[in-house]
Amino acid sequence: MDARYEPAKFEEAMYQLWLDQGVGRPSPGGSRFTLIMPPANVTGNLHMGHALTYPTQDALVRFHRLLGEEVLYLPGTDHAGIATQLVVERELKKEGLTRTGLGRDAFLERVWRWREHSGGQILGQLRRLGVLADWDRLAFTLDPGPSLAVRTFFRRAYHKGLIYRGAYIVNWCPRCRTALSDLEVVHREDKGFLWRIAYPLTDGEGAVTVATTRPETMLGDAAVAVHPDDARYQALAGRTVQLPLSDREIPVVMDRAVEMDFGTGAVKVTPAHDPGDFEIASRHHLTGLSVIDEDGKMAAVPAPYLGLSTLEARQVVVDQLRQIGALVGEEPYLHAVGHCERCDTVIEPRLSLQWFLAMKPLAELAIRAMANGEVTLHPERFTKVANHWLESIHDWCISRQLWWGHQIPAWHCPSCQAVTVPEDDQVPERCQHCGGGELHQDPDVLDTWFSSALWPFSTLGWPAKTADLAAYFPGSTLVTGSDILFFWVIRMLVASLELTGQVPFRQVMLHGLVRDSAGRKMSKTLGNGIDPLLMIDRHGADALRWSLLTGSTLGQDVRASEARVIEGRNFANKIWNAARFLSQHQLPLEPDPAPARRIDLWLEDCLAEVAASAHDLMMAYEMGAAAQLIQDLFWERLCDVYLEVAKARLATPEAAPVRQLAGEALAECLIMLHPFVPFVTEAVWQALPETTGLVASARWPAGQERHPQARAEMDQILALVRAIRNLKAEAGLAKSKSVEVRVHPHAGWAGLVGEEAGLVAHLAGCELLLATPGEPIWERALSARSEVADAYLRMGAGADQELERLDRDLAELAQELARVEERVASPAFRERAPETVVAKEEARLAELRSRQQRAEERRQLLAGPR
RNA sequence: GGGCGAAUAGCUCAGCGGUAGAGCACCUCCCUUACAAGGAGGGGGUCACAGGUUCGAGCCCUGUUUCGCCCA
Repeated sequence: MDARYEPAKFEEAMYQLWLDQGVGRPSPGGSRFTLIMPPANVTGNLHMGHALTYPTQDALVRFHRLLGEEVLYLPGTDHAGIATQLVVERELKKEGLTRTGLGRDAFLERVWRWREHSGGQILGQLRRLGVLADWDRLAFTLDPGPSLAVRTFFRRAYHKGLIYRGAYIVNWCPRCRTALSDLEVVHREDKGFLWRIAYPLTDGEGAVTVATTRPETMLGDAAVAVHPDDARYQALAGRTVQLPLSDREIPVVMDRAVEMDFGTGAVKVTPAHDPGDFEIASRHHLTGLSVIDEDGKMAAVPAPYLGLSTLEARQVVVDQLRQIGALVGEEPYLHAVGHCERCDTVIEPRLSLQWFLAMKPLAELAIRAMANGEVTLHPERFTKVANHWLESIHDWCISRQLWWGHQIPAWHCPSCQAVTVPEDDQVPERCQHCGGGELHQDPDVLDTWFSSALWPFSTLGWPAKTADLAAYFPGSTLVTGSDILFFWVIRMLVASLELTGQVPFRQVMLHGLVRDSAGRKMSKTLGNGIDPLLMIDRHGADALRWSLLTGSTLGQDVRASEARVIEGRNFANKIWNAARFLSQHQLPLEPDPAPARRIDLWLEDCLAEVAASAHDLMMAYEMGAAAQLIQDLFWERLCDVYLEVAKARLATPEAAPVRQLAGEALAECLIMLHPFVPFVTEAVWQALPETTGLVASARWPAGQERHPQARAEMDQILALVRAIRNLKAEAGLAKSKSVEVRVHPHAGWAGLVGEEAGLVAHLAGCELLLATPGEPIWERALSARSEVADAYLRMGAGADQELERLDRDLAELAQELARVEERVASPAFRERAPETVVAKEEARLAELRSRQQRAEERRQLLAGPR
């Protein structure tokens, strides 16, 4: 083995080894564990978010493989409607072509060709992260199976009345030229103005002043609305106003949706361009004019405004209002403006004909499933977030004015205008309503998330009753970021409950976001992103994985930095070198080597304890805590204690059993670390002579060999070692310099200290002199105490250093004693605290007192009475 | 306007009723035959603030402040 850990030398080979051995495929065994991979966007490129979510899944999956379960980790990609269409349109533009110029079929052919060549490169990048899924089952949202599932869902929901088509206000992105769902709109506070405009009453008696942030839409006004309880406007009931800049006369309506304390308490009502106004207008049977087209330009308006953008029109309208004296106020105003999640264009609420999925009845299914515990979220607090959203849910606009995606399986009849949605998966020949034969399929496609919602079962063959579906559905756990709880998790939940009657998975593990070292969201514009592939090149995939998987607790955001990745690399290097040490001390294996020294039992106990605790933490999705336990076991106890001691023992007749236990302990650590750092653990496993097969297909340690007494005694001995090392450091002696240290065991501990004297001497780097009972202590010496013994180191000159040390010790003791004495003396404490706690405090008090007494005696010996 | 999260060592984060923890950074010492990407030792915290519950409170309750997110 090389002296240095160089991941680039073995990562690819290790991954190939797993593929060759079929580790990623489910191998029939005990219970089943199914995890469906969130489909990766085919246009995507690996970013730190991926580097958190996929390795988190992979670690969980690897852990379950180590438990001997039949694990299915099913990978996939999604077609990412808008994103992919934009990418290909951009390519076409370079060639001077346009989507509409090409026509739908030729365009789609281009997109498929693009996908074959450049799409899905993210899958190769996931492999570099060590993500090991069942690649033979790789699914794509536009594959025949998932596509049939989408059409089936659409048809069933349509015929059940859950899917309907209608003209409603939707979020329209003028740049993407499509409708979006509420979730795809991000609201941001933008600087604007609040304008006050006088609308004169038609009967000539004054005017109503309305407040608005969007004066340009007044060209489409249908009414002015005030709150029915607003004392200021009681006289307006039933009257009409003259719409400025227009010859139209519009009514004043009373509606409870109006906020009395917004602006003047009177608002203009523009039903075609504001969702709230749309509601008001429909309650009062008013129809509005649509004045903004699909490009976000003014349309169906008089000449001065026609064709202007909304912003340009706003300026013109305000200027004209000012000229005619209708503008009575203008003040800066902060208001929430919707932006397209994908391209950041300002969203135009627009009345248009779209398809919707009724969510209320579906939401109830999800609420019930969570209440019943059929599905649980981790951390649990997200249940509240999910419920809150489900309780105030709106219908989902599922149609998109795109070509790339699942075209809606509905056909329009030009003769009777009716819609035909066949019951089966056939292209209808005749209109179901008038029998007309000239049908046109709806040109729109479905929201990409509509197909993602079916992913847990469409990938397994649903609606067909396949063997996979029977075996692997419902899934075990879903792992994803908390940011797509609404987008995806809940939608899968409702779709699954509606279509299969079952939850899609039992548990959901939600992690946070990856942020930069200053806690900011990583973004291209800020330029604060870290390229995960660069981190892998520099420090290895394991280092990156370790830094993200152990960086925080579940559900909290993770701050990423190269420094953290380097910590991971250092850890991987430590693993590498521990293995290198053992590989340099190869010994023939013996049939029954069991070494039985205290330190051997101690190590076995540590291993057993950590195997059990880390297992439980992993099951509770506390990966960071599990990793920390295992790291501490490996580094602090196996490397810094056991292997250090082994260096001496390997030169004795004990060598064989010591070497064997060290090897077993390292192997167990490798297994437990494997989910986090799969590459280095596998490479090391392959390099060690005693391990066979793959660590990826090994079994989690059983953890049954507990030795509580040896464990406790050894921990006491190690405390003594630390005391002596501290003594040497204070005396300014290098760790490597061997000096005489005399140890006086405390009552009852002489046997233990005597037995472990050699070990203490080796670990502490000293020549250990064991004092006999009653033997006087060295006067001119530095002292250190531990539970089992006091240790003394001869001083060159003066007792000052030791006195200083004793005084410091005594001051601390006095403080501590005061606290404990007060507590133990308190009747309330004795009465109310549990007996065990009282006993513990009393024992502590006794110990502190004896320590104090010894220190005082020692002080007097050195300095005479105070 | 509602809701959620965070506030603990210089930094990043654990801990969530019974003696304040880790990693990094810092200081001292050591190139000891696996590892200087290492080893040994050390300093450093009125656990945001104010009340309350409790024998006992980073931990539970109630407010307040600051930051971040979600929904409307």
